[in-house]
Amino acid sequence: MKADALRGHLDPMILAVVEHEPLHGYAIMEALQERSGGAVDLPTGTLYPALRRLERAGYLASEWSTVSGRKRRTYQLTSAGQKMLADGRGEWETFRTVIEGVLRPRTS
Amino acid sequence: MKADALRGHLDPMILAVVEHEPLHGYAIMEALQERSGGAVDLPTGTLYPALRRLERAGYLASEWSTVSGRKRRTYQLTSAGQKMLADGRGEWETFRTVIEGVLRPRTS
DNA sequence: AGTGGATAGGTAGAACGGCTACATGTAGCA
DNA sequence: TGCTACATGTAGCCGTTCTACCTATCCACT
Repeated sequence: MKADALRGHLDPMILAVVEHEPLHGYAIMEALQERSGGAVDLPTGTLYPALRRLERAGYLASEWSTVSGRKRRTYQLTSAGQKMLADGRGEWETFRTVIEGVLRPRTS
Repeated sequence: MKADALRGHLDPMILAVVEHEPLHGYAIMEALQERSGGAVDLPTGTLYPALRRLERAGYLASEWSTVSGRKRRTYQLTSAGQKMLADGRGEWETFRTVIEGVLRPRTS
């Protein structure tokens, strides 16, 4: 599945995977793959800019570390990010209801 | 709700409202509003180009008519459009499952 | 020792599609 | 006469994701 289809929903998805544990970019990519059963396979050119955007917006905070020679930038949810995530979940419910109301086949 | 969030889902929604009866652009706009409980309020600058795009792609066919002095371009679903709509409904189910799998809060 | 794949982070520039803002015109009502 | 609803459309902007590319380390296999 193209992340293009996720447009507007990618942000809360990213926030959701770092909700309980801080993760670095690559791990976020893998977590998304795993949670989606392989359907979400973000190119790095999508994920990394998105993470920076979310950090600039104040929803994520990052920290550099080096693990066995590899640089890692680990992201964690800020309190603003938690709020954003909660909002995102609510908006998803609305969105889903709206789409299904329109898409549902009418026998009449 | 911004149509921006609908990105990638707008096409099947438009096809869905003309599934059983051909409608002209303005009526499609109103039908979307009604079916979505007012949430979907497409600006004309979104709808009309989308209709032309769908026609170019072969999913809709249009016909001019004049009703009480007003020009109307009435769109109806082609057989390719019917298939596209069916596909779109299937993709929506996949999409929904994927998003919810990622967004769902984890207690662990 | 060398190669290739997985891990890890990143950028530049293009494409896409929905956006705002504008343009045009008719019908009906106050 | 002017306002609102009806009706169709275009131009150009903007944000997000895209493809394609770059760097670098670690590990397994040859």
